[in-house]
Amino acid sequence: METTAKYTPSEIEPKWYEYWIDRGFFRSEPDRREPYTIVIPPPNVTGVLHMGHMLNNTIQDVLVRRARMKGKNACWVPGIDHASISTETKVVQKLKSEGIEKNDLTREEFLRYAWDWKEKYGGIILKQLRKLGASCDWDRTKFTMDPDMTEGVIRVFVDLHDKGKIYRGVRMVNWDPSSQTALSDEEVIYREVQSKLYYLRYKIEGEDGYVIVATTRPETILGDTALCVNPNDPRYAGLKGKKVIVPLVNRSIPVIMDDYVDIEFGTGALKVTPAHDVNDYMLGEKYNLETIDIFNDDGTINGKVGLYVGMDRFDVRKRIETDLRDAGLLEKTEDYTNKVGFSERTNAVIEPKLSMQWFVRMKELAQPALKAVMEDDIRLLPAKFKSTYRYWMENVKDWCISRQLWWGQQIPAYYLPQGGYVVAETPEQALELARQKTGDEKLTLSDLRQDPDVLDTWFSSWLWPLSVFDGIRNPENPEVKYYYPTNDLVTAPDILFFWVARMIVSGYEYAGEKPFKNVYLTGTVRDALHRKMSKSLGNSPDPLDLIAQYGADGVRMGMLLCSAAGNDLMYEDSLCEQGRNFGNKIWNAFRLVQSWTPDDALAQLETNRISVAWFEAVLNRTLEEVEADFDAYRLSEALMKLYKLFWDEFSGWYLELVKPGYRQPIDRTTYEATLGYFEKLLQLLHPFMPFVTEEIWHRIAARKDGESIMVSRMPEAKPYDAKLLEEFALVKETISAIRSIRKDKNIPNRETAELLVRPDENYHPYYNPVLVKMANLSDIRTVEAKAENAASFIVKSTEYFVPLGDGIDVEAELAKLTADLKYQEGFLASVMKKLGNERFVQNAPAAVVENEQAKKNDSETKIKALREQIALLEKRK
RNA sequence: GGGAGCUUAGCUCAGCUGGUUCAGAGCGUCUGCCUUACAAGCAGAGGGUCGGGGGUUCGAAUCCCUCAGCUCCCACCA
Repeated sequence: METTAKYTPSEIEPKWYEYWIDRGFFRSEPDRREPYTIVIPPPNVTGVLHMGHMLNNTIQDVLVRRARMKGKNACWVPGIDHASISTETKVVQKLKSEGIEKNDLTREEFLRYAWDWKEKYGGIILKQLRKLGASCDWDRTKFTMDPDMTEGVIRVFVDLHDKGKIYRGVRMVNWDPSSQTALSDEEVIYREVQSKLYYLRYKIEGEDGYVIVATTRPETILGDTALCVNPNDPRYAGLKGKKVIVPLVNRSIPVIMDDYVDIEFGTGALKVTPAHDVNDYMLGEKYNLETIDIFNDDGTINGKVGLYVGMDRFDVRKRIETDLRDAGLLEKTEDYTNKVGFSERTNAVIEPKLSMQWFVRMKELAQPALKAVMEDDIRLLPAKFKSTYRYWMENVKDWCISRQLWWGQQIPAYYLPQGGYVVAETPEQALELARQKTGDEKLTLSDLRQDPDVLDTWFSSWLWPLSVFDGIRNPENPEVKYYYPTNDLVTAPDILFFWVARMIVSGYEYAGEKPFKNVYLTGTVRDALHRKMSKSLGNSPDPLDLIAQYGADGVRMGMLLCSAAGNDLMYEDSLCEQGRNFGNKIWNAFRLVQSWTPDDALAQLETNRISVAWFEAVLNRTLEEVEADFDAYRLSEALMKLYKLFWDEFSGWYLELVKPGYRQPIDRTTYEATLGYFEKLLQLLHPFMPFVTEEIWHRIAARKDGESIMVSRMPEAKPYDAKLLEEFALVKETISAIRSIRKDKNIPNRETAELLVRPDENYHPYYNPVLVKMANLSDIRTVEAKAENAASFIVKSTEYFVPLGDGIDVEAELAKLTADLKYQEGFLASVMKKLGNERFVQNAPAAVVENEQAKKNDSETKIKALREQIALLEKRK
């Protein structure tokens, strides 16, 4: 790349990624160094990179690259999740578009298609992450359905089953009629929906009257097996022991009384459909009601009742409204907002359904996981998630882990011809067990029928931090002993319970140890209007386009600049622009330094000596602060500090001060110091902006092959001269004041300003060399007369004058100074009042009182200086 | 219905155990500059009664109470 004024990321980024890969810098093997481990939250095999991934993986990469540069053996394990339900859904859709129905295929045929699909389209996202610069150890890439991973999952299932932690039973589960599988509670999203409340007439048997019942789901009357009222409801006292007739169905059902029913809601009468509502199911259990399941698995009506057979549930709802009205059984309808559960994956409306499923008993398993987080053995960042976590873990319910799908790990339960089942890791072991159990030695493999269901995707990913190091099958292997527990987990809070909590549970159960030390929870990436980025809104930029436009460095930097842990990120392109501009700034600073010619014969100017010493101090102070920010996971803060260090302190002040005149040489000492600082700045910035820093790292000095910045040693904070920093702040203030006057008085940039000073105790001798960079400085005592026609200002207590010939407006200057004086006197008065307050002097810490004292002294000297200046001007008037 | 959190400049946010700077940053805005590193830049400026009210304290953006608004999580009101 030419050293033009515009830095072009696309010309250099691919080159360096290849360089890092070729030299194996991302690889990690256990050695004697301290490990630093992150396992990636495995994206869905079906996924493509979105803004959430960008943020999440940038954070991980920053942490990993920094750890690596701090001498740790950094290992970032990448991988993908088989995503049982969403992948199966996609494959089914694709086959459908080719005219193939899933139902016409055998399990084996379908899985062949699914694996083909996975090979062809799966894991695009990992390739995309390379564009971002992610320093994953790609040789370790794992897939949750790799043979060893599956083996581990099956082993865990068998083990939990043998320990009595897994059981099989009929329960009311969340049924997704679209993918025709059960879901866990966590996979159901509740949303408010505008619907109707239907008031139906249930005729009282043997009487003329009706009971009016309000329901949102009139179609479920087909499954009604009771009507329930509150025993304390006087309106319905007469119904006791009576029966009512279900509208249209004409079934006679008993009236039961239970105080579960809310007297206030609707008409205070509840229809009970035990097969299709969780509460009704409980009532059914309690009163021994009949259960009539009226739906097929796909949400159409089955033949049990003989009405609406084969129709979809939502069509029935419309149809039954008409039929009820025609039959005079619909009292009225009302608009009503209620919450409806949707499948997280397929967005189908969830149907509560009674079915036989497998469950993990969570209560006991969750105990160590709860304790670990509450005692901060595992830190959640930000900590506010602790209370949510606690609530969830204390009220954890059994986990439904069976899915009526094919893509995933098949449940290793084998049913016997005689009834009953055995659970084993392999069919052979199952056969052995079956023979023992039945005493039937003639049983063969073909007599056993394996449970057709597969396991919930999360039943494999909850083992992720262990299983990627083969820690389930070989708990004592050197890899898992070295890398586990991992250090940081970076993920989104919406999978805190799906995934994070369960990983902690399995970690304690299978390694007796936490899976990670810190959980960094990112926020949601939103657009400028605070809307979640989503495909349907079309408000999400394509991350790869952004990288093409701004460079990976620019996008990384932009995303990280304003995203504290747990805070949502309101994305705007201007963030990336800022990132890109910063890359450009670094590039141009390099161009400047590169143009310099060091001269060994040249003595170091005093300005340069001071500037070098000053920057050394600024650098080390920032280093210390950045270190603290990283310890507290305040990544954005750390980046902002480095940004300002490079842009303001280094480029704006330091380089401007030491920069030699056009085509002039620079002394060797300053030159070397400058290059040294530049290198350190690049190193500090490298975790955030890996590409541009690597490029300049190689341009700024001759490097041997493999001397990459990413494996260089991160600079460490050293003690610094705080006094020098304080004094230099006054220099800066002085220079700013001069600039301000120049602008005010239209003094051209080319002209060197003339500056007079009245030195006092706050004036430091080394000001002179620095100030003469900006102005032609002289001591006022030698040229007093000039000060009469000058704009003046005061820094701390030192008076300065910029002579302006006759051009000065005495009245205006006088007014300004008088205003300053007035303010200063008021300020002094307030300080005096404080100091005069006995309770303050007694109660406040000594340092605070001393500080007030110092403020008083400063204020007094400043007032003195102001009075002098005013007197000077008065004389002129 | 329960719980958690948020409310500081036009926007996005810092402000970590109450105490130096009449409240900070970045971006944006305004003004002047194409000054041989950088107009993706430089220099300068404006902008806030820290959501309202009350309390504790010598001292509150910071702690407590209360009201209002927003967000998220959890929960079986048909």
